[in-house]
Amino acid sequence: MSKPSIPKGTRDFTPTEMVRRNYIFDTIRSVFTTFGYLPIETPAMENLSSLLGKYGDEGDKLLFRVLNSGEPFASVSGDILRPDNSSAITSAVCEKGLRYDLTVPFARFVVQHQSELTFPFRRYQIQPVWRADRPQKGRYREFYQCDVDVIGSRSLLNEAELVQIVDTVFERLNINVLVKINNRKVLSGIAEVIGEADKLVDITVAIDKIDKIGLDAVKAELQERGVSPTAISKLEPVLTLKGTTVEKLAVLETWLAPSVTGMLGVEELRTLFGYISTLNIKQEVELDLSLARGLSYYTGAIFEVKAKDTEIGSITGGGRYDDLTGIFGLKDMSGVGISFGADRIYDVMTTLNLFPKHAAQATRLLFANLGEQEELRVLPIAAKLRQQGIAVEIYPDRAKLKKQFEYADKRDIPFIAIVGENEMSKNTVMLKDMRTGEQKELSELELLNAIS
RNA sequence: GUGAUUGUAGCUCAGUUGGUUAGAGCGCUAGAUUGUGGCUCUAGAGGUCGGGGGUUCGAAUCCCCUCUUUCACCCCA
Repeated sequence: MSKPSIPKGTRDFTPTEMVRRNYIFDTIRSVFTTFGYLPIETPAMENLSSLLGKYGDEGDKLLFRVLNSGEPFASVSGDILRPDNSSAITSAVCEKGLRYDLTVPFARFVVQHQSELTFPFRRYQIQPVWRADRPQKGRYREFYQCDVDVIGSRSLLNEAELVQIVDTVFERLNINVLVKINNRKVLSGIAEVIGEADKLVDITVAIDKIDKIGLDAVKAELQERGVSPTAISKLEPVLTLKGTTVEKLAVLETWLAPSVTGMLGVEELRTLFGYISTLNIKQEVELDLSLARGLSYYTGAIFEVKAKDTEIGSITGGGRYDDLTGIFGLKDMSGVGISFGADRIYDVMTTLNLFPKHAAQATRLLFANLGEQEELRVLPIAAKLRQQGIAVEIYPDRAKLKKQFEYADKRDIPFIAIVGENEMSKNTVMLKDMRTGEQKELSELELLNAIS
């Protein structure tokens, strides 16, 4: 087929979709603003050296690489150019890549602009990111993230604030969510206590799936990943830990006593949940010890938010990272942040039918076009209405009225105004309400009142 | 990256064991209605059946390759 197309995993957005997407972005942005966060933007492309190694081996594979401009192959020696040598070739001819998330570019930004920034630095950033993943349900190759981060503060008040932001955003969007919280230090502690500290990543990846595949499958996977049977049986009581957050923390406190890191994590969680209890949070918030999250840079609290009334996966996630800027040369800069996945939020709202009905409606009044004289008469009236803040269009062509009415109908424009010979001679406007079909002849002044 | 799956008119889809000119509904255009939409009626336009190659007297239909869609795994928003 020779029809035009767009790359796999990317999408066009129609006006109807954009109005809805903007509704989501505007809601999120306005909440960020009330907490004092300020906007920044970073380029779509980063140097690959800033990106590689930050997201694990899997992440590196998912980076879109940008071919060097000019003569990218000119300086590549012939013996590198073998089919089995693609990684050496790409590193020789690509020095830029598309951003994979907003957190790493933010870390780079903070390091580069440290002298101009006031810490603790609070910023938000709403921009697209790209991942060369195979697209599937709720997964795109180009999608927007809405990030809020504070950097330069270790206070757990920041974590509490993020929970508050999540709560407010989803309350305004009318989505019921479950906010899951865990702590990487607790996970490290668990790995330590069961004697598998070096298997931390394997353990977290496996137990993260417990909701999906069940306890037995997780145990099998742990064994496959080389965790000893005694460690697995030691781990089991933690995986099946039930009760309130306070009860879970109490059990963990004794269980994790041998691990300094683990105890630190428990203490952090206790403080955080203490803050949360004072905040009148409306959404459900729970301590979920199986929550792990793949991104390797998290070191403290981790968050994940799921919509309760549909299965779309995680729609928001984040956590604390103690040393993200370290790789870029700035030590001791702890930060916390979360990222709202606007595209998945859109999908949730679509499946649950949560968008306001007439969000797409914009133009309020259409002036029909009946001819040259009429155009001249209508132009200043339209200008005055626009000055009053009313969205007005003039039909640009002298088409048949039938066609102009059909246009108004399809665009869902509630009023149409007709100025022809009759109206011109009487200095009036014929106004028709497209919903009721009623039609009235009005003066210019009456017109403004009738439609506003 | 692994394993499946989809592709026929603008859209949603029919198309019988390979057999003449590939159909429907909706939408679109024009008219019935030369200053009036939503309803109705009439007429019309629109497809090298995703692309390439092959088998066959003959392919939308069978085979191969490729692209695309959707889904699961991996991973994640």
